[in-house]
Amino acid sequence: MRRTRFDQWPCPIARTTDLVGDWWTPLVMREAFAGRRRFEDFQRALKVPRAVLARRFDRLVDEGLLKKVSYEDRPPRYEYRLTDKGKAFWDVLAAMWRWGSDWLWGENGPPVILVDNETGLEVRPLVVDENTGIRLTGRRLRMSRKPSAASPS
Amino acid sequence: MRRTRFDQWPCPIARTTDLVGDWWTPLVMREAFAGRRRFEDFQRALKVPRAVLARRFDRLVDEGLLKKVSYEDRPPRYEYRLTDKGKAFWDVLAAMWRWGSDWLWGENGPPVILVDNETGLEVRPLVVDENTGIRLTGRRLRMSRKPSAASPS
DNA sequence: CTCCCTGAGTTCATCTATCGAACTACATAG
DNA sequence: CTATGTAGTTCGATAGATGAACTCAGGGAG
Repeated sequence: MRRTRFDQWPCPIARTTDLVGDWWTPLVMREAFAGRRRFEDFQRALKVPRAVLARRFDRLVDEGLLKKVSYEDRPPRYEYRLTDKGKAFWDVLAAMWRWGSDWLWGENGPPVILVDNETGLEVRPLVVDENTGIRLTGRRLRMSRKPSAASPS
Repeated sequence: MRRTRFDQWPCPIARTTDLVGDWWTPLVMREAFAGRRRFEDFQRALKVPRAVLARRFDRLVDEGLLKKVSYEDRPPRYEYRLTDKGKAFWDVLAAMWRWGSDWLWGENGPPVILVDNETGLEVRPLVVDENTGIRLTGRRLRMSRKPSAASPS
């Protein structure tokens, strides 16, 4: 009676759910973006159970969001760094940030904001359509089978 | 020894994680956007254990993403509809969709695309900064305490 | 009236995942 | 020899997920 896996379902949301549905995983990624690299850094920052953290690292390395990099030979020690795939995952965290900011606080919103290190300005993530630049509206969209380019009529 | 809760942490990502970290929850929301409303519709579409589905509905109603609407008096029956807060959650699913499409398939990408019902065109969700319209880059951003407007110097 | 069906759950036994705390392994510092 | 730092693993207890069966209400067929 294993927890149902979604990682082979034919839907990108389902497969991503399989990852972010692991408790702590988005927070581990958040800390990676905050510049943390070592086991103890993550553990102290989040106070996540060490056994869980070890399992999350294993999976995230396995899935290719993090890579294990040796930083010392004796004793052998490794740190965890974002891969391109991991860096791209920022968009998911940003969308979560925005929705959480907008809907999970009363009154004045959350006590924290996102700031661009270069400009010093606040950043507000927004999800748009790449082609039109227009904000998305969920109920106007539907999931559709991709027109197979491989079948000439 | 309850699973650690994140819903009171002072970070929007943490609070959102507390929701999407419940197994099945993003899929339940996906089905809601696909137009499903009734218990049995969700259950048949996802093959989610009924006990889990009931608990997810309870929580999503509780958190205000869905509302329970009576559609029949005898016997009393209810359906579940998206609230504004629930509709806004689409952005998170869209970001998950995009990342999953880009990174969780080999070769030709997933067998499904997102289509706009009005225009019939494919939609590709993208996360940008609301002010500049520019794509985000995670490691350039940092989380910062909000400058409190309430303390005049 | 009795049997069967639908819809929306609840109950149950089993198994898995997470929890906190303690423990291990390896190396260096004093 | 003991203490400290880093990266884990092990362990017993408990919360959460699973599939199947069961409940409860009303409707329709015979």
